[in-house]
Amino acid sequence: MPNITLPDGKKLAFKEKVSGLKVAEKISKSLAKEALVISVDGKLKDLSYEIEKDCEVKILTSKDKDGLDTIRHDTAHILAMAVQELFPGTQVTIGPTIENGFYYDFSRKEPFTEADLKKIESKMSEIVDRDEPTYREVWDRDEAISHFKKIGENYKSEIIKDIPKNEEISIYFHGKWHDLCRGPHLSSTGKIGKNFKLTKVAGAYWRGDSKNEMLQRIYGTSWASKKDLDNYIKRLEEAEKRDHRKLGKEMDLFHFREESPGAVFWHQRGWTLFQKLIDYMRKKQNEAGYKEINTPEVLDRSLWEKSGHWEKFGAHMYTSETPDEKVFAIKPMNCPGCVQVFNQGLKSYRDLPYKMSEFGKVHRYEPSGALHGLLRVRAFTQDDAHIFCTEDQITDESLSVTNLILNIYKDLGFENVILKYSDRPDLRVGEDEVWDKAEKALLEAVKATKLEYSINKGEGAFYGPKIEFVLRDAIGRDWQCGTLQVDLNLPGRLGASFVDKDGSKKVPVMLHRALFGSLERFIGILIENYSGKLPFWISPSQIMVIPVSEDFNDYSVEVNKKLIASGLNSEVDLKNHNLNYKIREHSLSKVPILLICGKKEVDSNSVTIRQLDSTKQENMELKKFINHYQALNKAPSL
RNA sequence: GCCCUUGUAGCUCAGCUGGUAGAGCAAUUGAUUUGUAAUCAAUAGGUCCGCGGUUCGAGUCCGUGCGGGGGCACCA
Repeated sequence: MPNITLPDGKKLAFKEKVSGLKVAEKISKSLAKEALVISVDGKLKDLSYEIEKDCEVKILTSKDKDGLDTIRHDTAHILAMAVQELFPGTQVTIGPTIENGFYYDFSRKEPFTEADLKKIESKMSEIVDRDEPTYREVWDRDEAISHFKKIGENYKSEIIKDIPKNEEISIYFHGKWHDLCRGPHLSSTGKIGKNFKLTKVAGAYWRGDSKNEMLQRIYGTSWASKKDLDNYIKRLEEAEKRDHRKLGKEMDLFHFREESPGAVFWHQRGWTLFQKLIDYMRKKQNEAGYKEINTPEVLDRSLWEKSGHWEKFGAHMYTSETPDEKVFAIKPMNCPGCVQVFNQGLKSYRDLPYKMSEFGKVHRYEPSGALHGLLRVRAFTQDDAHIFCTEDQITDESLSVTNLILNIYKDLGFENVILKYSDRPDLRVGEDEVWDKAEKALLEAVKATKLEYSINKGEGAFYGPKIEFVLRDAIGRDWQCGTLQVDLNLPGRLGASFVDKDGSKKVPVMLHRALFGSLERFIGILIENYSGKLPFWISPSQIMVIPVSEDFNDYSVEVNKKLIASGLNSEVDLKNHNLNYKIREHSLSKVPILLICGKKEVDSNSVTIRQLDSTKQENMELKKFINHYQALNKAPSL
């Protein structure tokens, strides 16, 4: 005689056990129609689940995240069903839901093609039309294993072996087709609707381990309505339009080529952007008390052996043998070089915290499959810094780093930042006592920011805990950029020390920190965030001066000269094209300000301003224009 | 690194079942001198990613290497 409590606190009493669907019907007809699954005391169950005891029940529809997830999970099943109907002999493995969709991993000798996806999609629609009932059975473990083995589903039987002994082995049937699954599922194949689409095929390792065989993964997306599906597809298209590789070409910023995969060939405009970012950060860092240094790119093998990089990261390092048979490595990190600068001369406790910044170019031999435009490269410039301090200074220094980072992100248009804090991993160096202190100090700093943060247990570096800074861009994507790591290891390994108050030598703690991480990567993120339409102050091509006709070339050249002399990035377009043509061309390459110069302007010593994405025309005296835009030619916080 | 896919003019792309390449834009030249998102015409432009093979004949088929793309693994 179950008494059921609904989310609004209302109670329903039933004389005997009752299915989820019946409960929904009792509440309202329309709810029963929309109901997908139910939650019983927080656990998801099928609508057909029989409630026997007192409990809290929530009826879930496609408006609930769990409801939508169930639609996606069902779509994954129907994908598997369709694949097995079309391609007998294909083995199924796992098919979970993911953000915005689902995937299913298959084992089959022949590859799935894009054309196959279309075929599979139609088969899936057919299965939806068949509206086959879904039901659940609980099987005996050993029977289930031998059953799946017998029908050639070896992966499934392996999965069953790994299910904890106290859990039920539930099998879901959609018509005749069945699959091992935890559930829950919708009551029939017709319920999922047809708002799905298969998006791509890809390889994926069995159990995510590169030592295992590779399966074929089919990705798909599935939604509660056609409108939601269309919106999702539109969002994908929007992201594609923002692709920094495409925009980088259109805006003439950089290119890549075969001779050096994963290394950027910066064009004039791209390099201007790069330098502007560095100039800006240099100002901010100097203000914050950093001393900028620079260390060699190529360093003897012995240093990397001492620092531990040779052993731990050797596989990712570029090395080079000189004619006299010495082995050098191109630096994959700046820290050892920086410690050597610290080691010059005696340091006193009075010198601490000692903060050194370096725009260091590092090279890392990344696996070829990892490369991705500016976002993952083999040669990049870190906005790196190392802070040598005492254990007691960790919190204050971390806090000041965090403030600097947030301040800089804000200037560049990223106000939405979350933190990820990672503490000690199993494999680590250093005394637990010191770890206790370092973790506490760092976490204190995290809390002091009052920002949203997550704790990643055991994900810290082997040499110390860390914070990572994740920023959210204009279309809601998260990017991990800055990092702050406490290092309890390297200063000792490389013999760094300072003289303390009592005259004894002590090993300092070192903080590694990067604001953007990699300037290359950050520029990629910046381009995507703004769709290439960068804020005026950071734009590498701020102004294009355009004469209305040849007669006004001289005036336009004069204007351009004055703008450049005022520190603005200006160019003049004297090509033999008409005004419309030039406006189109420079608008497409995202120049923020077009200055039109014709008779009117010459006569009044003025310019007519046309801003990117606006058809408004504003005439302004040249002097006034220069003053106005000179004032805008710096970061908001400067 | 692994799986799939892809590589033709500066760019974007066409080229059916094998018969030594084509468009638009860009470039160059000429005409036009333009007032807010593509003026007109002519010309030039290619080891069809590299290497090997099959074939009378390969951009096209096969093998292999390199690069790009989508994932997986990796990301100190």
